[in-house]
Amino acid sequence: MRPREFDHDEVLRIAFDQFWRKGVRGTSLSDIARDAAVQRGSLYNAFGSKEALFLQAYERYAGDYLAKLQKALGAGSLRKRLTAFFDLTITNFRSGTPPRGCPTTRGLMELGGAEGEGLDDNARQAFANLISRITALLQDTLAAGAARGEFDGNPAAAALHIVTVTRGLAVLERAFGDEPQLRKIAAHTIDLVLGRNGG
Amino acid sequence: MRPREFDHDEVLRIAFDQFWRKGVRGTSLSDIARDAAVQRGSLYNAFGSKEALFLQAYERYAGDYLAKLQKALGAGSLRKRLTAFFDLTITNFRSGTPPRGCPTTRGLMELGGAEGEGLDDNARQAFANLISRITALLQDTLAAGAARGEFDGNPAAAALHIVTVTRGLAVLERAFGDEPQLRKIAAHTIDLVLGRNGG
DNA sequence: ATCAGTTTTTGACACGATGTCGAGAAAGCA
DNA sequence: TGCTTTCTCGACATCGTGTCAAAAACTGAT
Repeated sequence: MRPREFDHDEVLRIAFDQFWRKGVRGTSLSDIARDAAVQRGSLYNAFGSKEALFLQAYERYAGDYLAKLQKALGAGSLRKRLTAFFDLTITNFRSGTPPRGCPTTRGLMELGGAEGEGLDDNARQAFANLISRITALLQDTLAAGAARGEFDGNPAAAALHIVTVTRGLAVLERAFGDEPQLRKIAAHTIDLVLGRNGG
Repeated sequence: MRPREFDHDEVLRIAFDQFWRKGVRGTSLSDIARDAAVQRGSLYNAFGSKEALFLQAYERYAGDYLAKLQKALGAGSLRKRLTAFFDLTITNFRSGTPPRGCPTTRGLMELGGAEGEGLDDNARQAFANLISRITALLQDTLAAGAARGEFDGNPAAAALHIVTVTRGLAVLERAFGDEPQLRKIAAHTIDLVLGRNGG
């Protein structure tokens, strides 16, 4: 069979960059084809449809992001880990020029709810994953370090609260673009969840 | 001069309903024209463009919503007011069949960030307005009822936190569609901000 | 080396959406 | 009744998605 003339992964990377910067609906396959130096028809042949291309590009991004997340949540005191988590989140939203915001949140609001329920599953999965990781983190802290008083709340409720705040940050980033404000909210959230003296 | 053959306000109402249900990019002017029994060209003549139509329809909605907001924030203990505020917010997200989500958040993520910075100003305005109203509410409570211990935090930071959570709720609503979960997060947020015994 | 089979590439096509334009219709006013 | 203004309506240009068929390029077997 005839071999493909372009790098599958490279195209996903280029496509996701465009989707991230301009949104899914704001990016045409012609844009991607031009940027990737590939014929538009070849994109349909290789990926199926615009939404399918976005989903594959998103999965690629999500894999990369997961590694960073592991690192952020993996070491130090609970407060340090949560701080690193919020820092990773905000830094990700503010990356690029101009800042690109949160691709998961944007994709979810752009695609979900119309007819094509495309990103719903991926976003749901990503959020659920985040929630259970943080729940586990809080549970471990609660079990292992109760004496130290790092955290004494409800792990599941607190984790849900934290993830909700990160989603709110994604929205406020688009509205205000005020990074110091986002970081203040993050710090305040950590204080609320841990208690101002906790950690 | 010849009078217009359709009800300007009625068309805005119909248009916003479609935008809310299907998103801005997911709604065509042909859809609206059909629903409103108006020629597509007349819409362009009367409103200028699709985005301009959306913005005018949004302003109309925002005016309606403001009245409900006043009512929710206007009476009772601080805890009652915040509860009413979250309740209004969530009920609004969950209105319609299927639930339509938050039009401000969705519009912001859909329009803002590409080229047309259309809803940015409106959303920014709406959020900023919300933040200052709640800040004032908390300040008043702090000043008037400090002895009762309803609230003893930083009003601005707490208000920002609360609004951030409502934006996060808008996102989680799209991802999970789990209304009880949203209400739990809201209750938990009030507890965190007021202290579990406050109010 | 040639040839059949398979997959990719490529350009043409159909369709729908946005936005513009001009001609015609209709209301109000002198 | 006739004039003017505004609206309505259909045609058009442009762009985006998605489909299809034919051509091109590689593989492997004869």
